[in-house]
Amino acid sequence: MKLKREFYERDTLVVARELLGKYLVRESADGKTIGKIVETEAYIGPHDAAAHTYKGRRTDRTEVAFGRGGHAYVYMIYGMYHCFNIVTNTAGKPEMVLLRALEPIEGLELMKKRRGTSDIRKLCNGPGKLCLAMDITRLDHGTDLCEDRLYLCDNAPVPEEDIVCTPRINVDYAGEAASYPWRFYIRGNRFVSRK
DNA sequence: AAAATGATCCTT
DNA sequence: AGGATCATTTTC
Repeated sequence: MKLKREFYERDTLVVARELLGKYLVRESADGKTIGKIVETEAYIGPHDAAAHTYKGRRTDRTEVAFGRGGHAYVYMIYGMYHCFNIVTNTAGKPEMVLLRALEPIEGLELMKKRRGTSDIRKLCNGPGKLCLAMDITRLDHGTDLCEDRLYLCDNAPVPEEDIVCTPRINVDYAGEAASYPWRFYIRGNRFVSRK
């Protein structure tokens, strides 16, 4: 069952937790790939020094974050990789959730081909890696996840006691915000990017 | 096991 | 100018 707009247009920390265990589905010309979300990070708008939209900064890039929830926010990092975020909360609240790792579920051969490795653990255990495996590029920036090429499917919620909560990765530049416990992952899952 | 390095280009 | 990364190589 495809997740609808109402799922995304809620409190970002709630969405970041509930995204764990859900399926990310990619339909592309060369085939279908599916991954289960096992690691997320919340980036919460104007008051989060780690967020692109800190202090409400509006540029061509951040504009989609100010729109309605349920859209893709994709940007390039270090000239070579992409990071995939899901815009959350309602229009005017520039908040999002970064997907950091997936557990490969379907289309493994296609993922291996795109990634150039056959080590299943390493296919999607990092934000840049999962974008390569799922063929997510900046062309997907702004895509509505309520449509058919890139979307999420419901799945049983992960029990509260199986959700681990830590500070976010690589945001040491963000001062006090660097210690906010806004990273979530599934306890014991083998596909999490790092413990 | 951890740390250093280089690839490489969009955004400001 | 510099960065929400990755793979490979180098060092303890």
